[in-house]
Amino acid sequence: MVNREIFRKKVIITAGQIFSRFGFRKTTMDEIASELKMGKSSIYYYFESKEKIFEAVIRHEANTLRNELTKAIKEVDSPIDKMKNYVFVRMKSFEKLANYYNAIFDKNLDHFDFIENVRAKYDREELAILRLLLYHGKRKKVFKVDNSEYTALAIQTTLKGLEVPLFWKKKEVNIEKRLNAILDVLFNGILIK
Amino acid sequence: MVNREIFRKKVIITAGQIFSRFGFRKTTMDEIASELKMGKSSIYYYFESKEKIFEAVIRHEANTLRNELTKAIKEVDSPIDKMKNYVFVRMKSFEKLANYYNAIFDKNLDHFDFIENVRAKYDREELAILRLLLYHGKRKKVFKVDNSEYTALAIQTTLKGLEVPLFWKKKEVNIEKRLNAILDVLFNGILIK
DNA sequence: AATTTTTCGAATGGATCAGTCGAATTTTCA
DNA sequence: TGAAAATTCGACTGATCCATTCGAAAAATT
Repeated sequence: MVNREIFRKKVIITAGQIFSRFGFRKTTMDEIASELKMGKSSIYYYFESKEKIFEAVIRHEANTLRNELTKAIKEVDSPIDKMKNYVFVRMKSFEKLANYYNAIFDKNLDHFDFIENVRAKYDREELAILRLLLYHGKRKKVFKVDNSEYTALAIQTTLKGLEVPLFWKKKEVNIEKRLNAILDVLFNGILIK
Repeated sequence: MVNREIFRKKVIITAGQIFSRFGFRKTTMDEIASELKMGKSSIYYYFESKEKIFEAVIRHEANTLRNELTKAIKEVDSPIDKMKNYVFVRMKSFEKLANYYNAIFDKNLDHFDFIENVRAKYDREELAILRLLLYHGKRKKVFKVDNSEYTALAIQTTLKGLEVPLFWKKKEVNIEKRLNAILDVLFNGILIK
């Protein structure tokens, strides 16, 4: 049937949201099922196991990001090139990550801690790139930013949306500075000229 | 001993971070312990139960927010009054929440689903306030915003930092619009004049 | 109405996890 | 110093949770 694929995709999307929020271990089949408004036994009609769902989710995510990458490349022509370029780098960097994943799937699948580490490392890298971008933009008088560290954090959270950067767990977050960074950006913008 | 209180506070802070990320049920004592770099049995020397820790965390959080509220009130005098005023409302609204919590603690403590509902409701309310603020600011030509819905979302995520708004689980997030909202704000600011 | 596809409720067995206990270790202070 | 008090911890347990199975009901297709 053709519906089968549609349903599988629905599961992948839904499960993906929950996995990305709680990780593999903390996500239960019941949660996925109830989000899909069905009994959990039904899911097993489409997927062999929880791990197989996870695998599908990662593959789907990797593909999505690859697509966004190529799309972003084609669009580097607006006056906000600089920022779009960041998106480019972001996606590029994620490609490497996707390869990690594939490598894992080709072997045995019991490395979720490892995956978490890779993701945390990726998040940290991403933040560094953003901060660097802002810092250089500031020196070259393209951007005006007060605190690039916190502005970078603000952008990263917002970009990621639901998916909170993993390594933030370790990071001490100063809400005062965070708020100031947002206010600054909100009311002044950061592009000069 | 005086160290006892210091240690209890350390537990409250650490546990608070994990609880706010994963909720009560999904947080394990082992996680809290390993984050504190100690065996979990040791924690029971300071706290009677997991629920008692949670209770302490909520009380602590409520107090912190109350303090931030009074602090914010005193600071309503900068040219960015409007935004600070939002912070006021935010805190005010959280006070109500804190009362809910207290009410729950005075009765039997097995209502975590209820708590989740209250928090989700609060998050939704908060977003509504923000959106309204932006919308009226736009009409009165105080702000220039393209998409107040998404700008509001952007601000909310960033403000909350680690703590992702609960009801977002239900919300479909369009990364394109989200990105545009940020870029718009970043490069143009939203305050007119 | 027979067959195939899809859903679901109930059951299970293994894993997980809050909390206990007694012993080991460290700290206090005489 | 060394006895008493404070603190940590490893090993255990019983209850709960959770992925997965199975067979039967329900829906869809022929």
